[in-house]
Amino acid sequence: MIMAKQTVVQIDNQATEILTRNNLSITGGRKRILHLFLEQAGALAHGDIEKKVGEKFDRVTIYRTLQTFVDKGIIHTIPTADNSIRYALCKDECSGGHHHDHHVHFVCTVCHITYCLDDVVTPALKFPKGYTSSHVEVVAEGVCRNCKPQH
Amino acid sequence: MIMAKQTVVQIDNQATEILTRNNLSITGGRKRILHLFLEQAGALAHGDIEKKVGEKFDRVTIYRTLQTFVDKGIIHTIPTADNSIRYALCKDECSGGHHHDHHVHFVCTVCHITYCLDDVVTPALKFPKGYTSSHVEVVAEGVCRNCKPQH
DNA sequence: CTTATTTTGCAACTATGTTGCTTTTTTAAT
DNA sequence: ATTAAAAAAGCAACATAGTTGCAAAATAAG
Repeated sequence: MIMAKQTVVQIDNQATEILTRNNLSITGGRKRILHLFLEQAGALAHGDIEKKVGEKFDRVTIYRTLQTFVDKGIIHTIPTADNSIRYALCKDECSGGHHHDHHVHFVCTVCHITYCLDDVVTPALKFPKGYTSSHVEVVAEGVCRNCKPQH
Repeated sequence: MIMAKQTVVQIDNQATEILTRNNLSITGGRKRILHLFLEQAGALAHGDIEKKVGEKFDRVTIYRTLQTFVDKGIIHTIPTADNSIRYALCKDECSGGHHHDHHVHFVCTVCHITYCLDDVVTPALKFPKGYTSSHVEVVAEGVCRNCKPQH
């Protein structure tokens, strides 16, 4: 899927639009953090965000902003086995207010970027008698498109 | 699967056997922690273990013991979205030295116990062009057998 | 039983996450 | 545009989680 890189203005408009649509005040911090998610494909951990925004914002503000975004369904969390919650933007289908994110997540072992594979749907599973599942998370580990050895 | 509850002695023998098989010194701490895993079905987070063993062992010892067990393939980690690494015993098939754990994990939203569903195999997935996956983790959320509303 | 090796405990430290309260910014109404 | 009410950000203090180096204790091997 090749698409023209968005201009800063476009990203900014998109950030504002997301905040407006979710009845959130438009603030520098929220726009800054949304920019980070809009500018790149991967998921971000709290620590990544803290590093990227530099000293500009208080740690507490970042925590609260991420929590707000999760509550509003703007971003979703991705389970990891390394004790760092990762967050990724919900795609348009999700952002109505409630989450869907029935897609698979992919962690590249080379570049350590976490991708949302929106086209890979989590498969249906048959559970043992007595277990009722309401939600299934799938995290795949491997080598991503960009880190694939060239031939 | 109904099986007779193991006696304390049996569990203790089993713990010793696991340590011996993995060339680990037999110490009180390691046996104590192995007991916790052998005595019950669910996965344990570091915090759970710290609470259960009481003041008997240093926090650092617990961290190091868990790390040792993971390295030896005695236990494996389970990804979560709530920033707490959970550990579960590897079943016999896994414990040779390298991990398999191709099974699904199940987190009960009522009792918050994490189960290894050893009989539910992680399904094969078709990834987008360029992505090569080496390992897939599946975590299901729902209501477990014990918490299921009775009829 | 003694020695070499491994493990544990301790102390100090870093990182991560939370809460209450004050100040600042944003919004919305004049 | 000004201003009052509401929301967000910053600050400080705290709580929890995880790491590292080193000394003391326990274990394994001879």
